[in-house]
Amino acid sequence: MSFPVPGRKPISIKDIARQANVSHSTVSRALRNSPLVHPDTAEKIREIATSSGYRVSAVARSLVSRRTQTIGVVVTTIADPFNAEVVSGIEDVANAFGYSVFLASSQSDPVRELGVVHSFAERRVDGIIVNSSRVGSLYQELLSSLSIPVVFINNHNPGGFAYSVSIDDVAGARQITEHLLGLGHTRLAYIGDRFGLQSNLDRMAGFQDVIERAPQARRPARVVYGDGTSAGGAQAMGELLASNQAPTAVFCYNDRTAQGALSAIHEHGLRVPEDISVAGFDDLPVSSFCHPPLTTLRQPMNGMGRQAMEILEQLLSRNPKAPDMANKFVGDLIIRRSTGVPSIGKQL
Amino acid sequence: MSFPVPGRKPISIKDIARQANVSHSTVSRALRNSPLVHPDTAEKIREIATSSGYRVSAVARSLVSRRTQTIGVVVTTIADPFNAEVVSGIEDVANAFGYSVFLASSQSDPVRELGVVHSFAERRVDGIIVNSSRVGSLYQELLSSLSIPVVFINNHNPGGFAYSVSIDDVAGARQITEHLLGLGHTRLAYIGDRFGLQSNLDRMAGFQDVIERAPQARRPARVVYGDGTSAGGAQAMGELLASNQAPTAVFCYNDRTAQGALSAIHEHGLRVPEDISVAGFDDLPVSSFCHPPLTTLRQPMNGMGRQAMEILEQLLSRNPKAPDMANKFVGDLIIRRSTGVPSIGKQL
DNA sequence: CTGAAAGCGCTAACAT
DNA sequence: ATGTTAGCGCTTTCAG
Repeated sequence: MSFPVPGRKPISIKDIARQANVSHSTVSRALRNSPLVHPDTAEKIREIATSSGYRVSAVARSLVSRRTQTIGVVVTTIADPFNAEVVSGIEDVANAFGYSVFLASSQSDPVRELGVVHSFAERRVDGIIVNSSRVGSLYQELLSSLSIPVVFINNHNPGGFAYSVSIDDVAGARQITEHLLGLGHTRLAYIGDRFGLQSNLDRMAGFQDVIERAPQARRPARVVYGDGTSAGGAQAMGELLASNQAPTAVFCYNDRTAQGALSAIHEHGLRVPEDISVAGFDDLPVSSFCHPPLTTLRQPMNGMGRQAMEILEQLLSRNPKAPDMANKFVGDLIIRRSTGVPSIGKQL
Repeated sequence: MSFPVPGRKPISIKDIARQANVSHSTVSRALRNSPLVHPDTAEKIREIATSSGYRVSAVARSLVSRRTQTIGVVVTTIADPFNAEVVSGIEDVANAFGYSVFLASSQSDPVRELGVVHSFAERRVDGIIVNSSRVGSLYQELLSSLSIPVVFINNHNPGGFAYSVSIDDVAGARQITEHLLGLGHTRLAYIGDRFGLQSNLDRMAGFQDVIERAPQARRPARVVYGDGTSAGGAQAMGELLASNQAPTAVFCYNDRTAQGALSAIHEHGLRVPEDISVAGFDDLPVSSFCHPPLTTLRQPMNGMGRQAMEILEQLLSRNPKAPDMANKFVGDLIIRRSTGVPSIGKQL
């Protein structure tokens, strides 16, 4: 069978040099289009290189240049569509700038997260982007000791060391909550994420803050917790539904949670938004195809990934333009049909 | 500001050797726990290494070992939840085996796909996994010329060169179609993917085949095309709905398409499954939270990713156990509530 | 047990 | 315009 042998030694510039009767440095020059080599020899060399299927060794090159043209991206899990969108944005501009990206999941396990960062350090990545880390501050220290530029996405960094791009969670939650209040709801609830993420804290804070100032709102507003997935959202919604004073409007930590809530409400035989309004956060691609289409706060996920990579690229360029440390996006309120005025019957 | 300087030179075994008053080769040995070094010196060396934050340079090591402990993964886009799940499985076992993964998206652009493969080759990845390529056979040639082991996922390879893991699309489509027929439907339709993927061809073939043998089924069955996304599915479903002889059951190329179809049906004021039954293919995590929960054919996405990486690892090990070339999974029919018996009114 | 020396494939002076 | 030499940080003989 003609399967390629893994260990087969790739051809090197020396091999080409021999064939072309020149020194290996001339080959090196020719292959990088240096003007210092005679057009004819250059052509000859390139020809041999092409026909022999030569490919520079990025590893050898990196050893001398001290640059790998490589970045590391840490996510909790790529199976979360939010992270996937962000990574997609990162990858896009990384590719445009000639960087390759290492992807590693932490599975929200601090040990594993430290592990992948160490592995990135050994691989001498030029930069690191950490997305939605659930790991705390001890880790922050490690990162800053690495002397590798790091950009955080949606991750509060108490240290104030690194660069970050994030969404304004508080403002976003306010917008959603005001929208709900504006519709006439008075019994609101929040379904959070139980892992104590800063983003959850902030969204809840925005929610509570608006509730505090609304005389008509029932206080304290109910708060229950999911785990950021649809299953968690469904289960949390179940708790809300089981109480005798169920809310008429629910704001969910994210769209996945909201989808679970939607599902639980339907299973319970109630309608959205007639019986209960539901709002999410993120605006995942799938959210406009929910039933009913989900009202949510759109985060520019792709754009945030892109910006993070652009910052990194700046940091890595010969003369960095000193990007802003904290880059905060404000999301857009997307009103669809999962939120509506509370029905009279329910309200009384 | 104390931001780490990108260019700062990492410390090397030579630095440690100097501090420990030994040669750099002794340091190299000690750090890899060679028994050839005296416990005391070894301890001393490790101490210095730890306290100084030393990290081996994987690039220098790779240069001599001719192994990068790195694999490259090509996907069309990571924003497709199917790919994300697969990559998640790959990453998981890669991590367990000590490999890092490069992720690159082709955006279904052949030129870009060739580009990322070349970049993988230059980076001297030990192996490559190609997921759901939309690129044809010319590319097949490139890959086999690379002398790097390649494993394909859900990608027919006419050449028969490389290893592959895939789902049995034909059998899966048959199961879905038989389920629909068994419910009593006679007017079925298929919403395909217009990009001519082999998987689309196979699913359609399985569908058609079952229809052919069913005397009660209306023939030919309607076939319209989406693009594999929910938006495409919604649009294609719209076409079906516009005709005066709309089907009572629709089988969709994948779950994303099915979600779009669901949405279009609801927009049209019809109910699922009372008016129209809808079935998908994949069983994405979100599919059980659709309204109604989606009947579909479950692919072990994560498992397929895992298996692909396991095969690669075998191929890369010192004494490969010669894995099977073609590894075909058969999916599970997951019956939820988006399919049901056709209503009498509609049937007449 | 430890050190000296060679070499992995490339780039970058430094000569010529 | 080209060749020679050195060196990137590590592993690996080969001597002691």
